[in-house]
Amino acid sequence: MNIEEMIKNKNLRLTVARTELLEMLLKQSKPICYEDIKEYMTMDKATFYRNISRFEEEEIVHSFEANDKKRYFEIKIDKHPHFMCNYCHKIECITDPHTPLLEGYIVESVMFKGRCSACQ
Amino acid sequence: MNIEEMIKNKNLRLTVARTELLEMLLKQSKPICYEDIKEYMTMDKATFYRNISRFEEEEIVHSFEANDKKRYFEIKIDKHPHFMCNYCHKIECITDPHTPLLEGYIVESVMFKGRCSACQ
DNA sequence: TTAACTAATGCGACTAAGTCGCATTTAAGT
DNA sequence: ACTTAAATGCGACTTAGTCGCATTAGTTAA
Ligand SMILES: [Mn+2]
Ligand SMILES: [Mn+2]
Ligand SMILES: [Zn+2]
Ligand SMILES: [Zn+2]
Repeated sequence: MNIEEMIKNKNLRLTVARTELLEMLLKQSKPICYEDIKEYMTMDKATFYRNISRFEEEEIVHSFEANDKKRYFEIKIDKHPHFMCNYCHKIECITDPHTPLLEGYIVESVMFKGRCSACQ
Repeated sequence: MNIEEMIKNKNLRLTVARTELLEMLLKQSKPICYEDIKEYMTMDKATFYRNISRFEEEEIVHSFEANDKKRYFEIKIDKHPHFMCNYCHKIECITDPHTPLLEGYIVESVMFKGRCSACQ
């Protein structure tokens, strides 16, 4: 599926800002925050946050708060857990296919925090 | 262990603010944020945050960011995962004894997010 | 094509969680 | 009691994220 389809399938208008934002997100190999990309983006901060929130509502994007109090975003293609190091604050995607389950709940995301292998 | 011991064992000075803060935290059955308790506390906001950070360093307290962008704190007595509902934003402690593991990492906390039983 | 409608954008102002510097107070050792 | 360093209160500050509003641009139908 291309970017135009991703946007139009959700009945959203195809704008320069949305195209640019999805292109950016598709390039990443791990979650990013606004600060990480603001220099490379032409759109305004408010436009970024409005669009990324809209994408989350439409379930194109997933986000979470990190230890640095910033919100990190990534394209929601394959659902997978994340690991955040409490010492170096690195964020990693856990690609192991087994997402832990929890009885009585519908789990949409899992975040592990702790000490990464580099920080042992 | 009483509150005085908890504080003195970490070589911290026993102050009114710290005693009040630990008493408050021990009463809770789930994590709380500053807003939840500010009306019941006499200490200043800065004192609250300085002490709670200090308690975290000393591993008396554990915290995490919730969906509402506030930091939630709880006494770190028994380590257990948490569940946060993406719809009603309720936070629950998972008392099931099995904390999921992750190979190659030292996991210090686990947060599940999703849809709680009340929000089905 | 063009016109009309409405959603999306940029901008500046604003909000609020959390932090910081500093003068004052207080805990703890002697 | 006296001394010293740590803790506190207060006000100012920082900054991620939000909001209102005037302007612009995407979409649809004539
Ligand atoms: Mn990921
Ligand atoms: Mn808990
Ligand atoms: Zn690390
Ligand atoms: Zn719920």
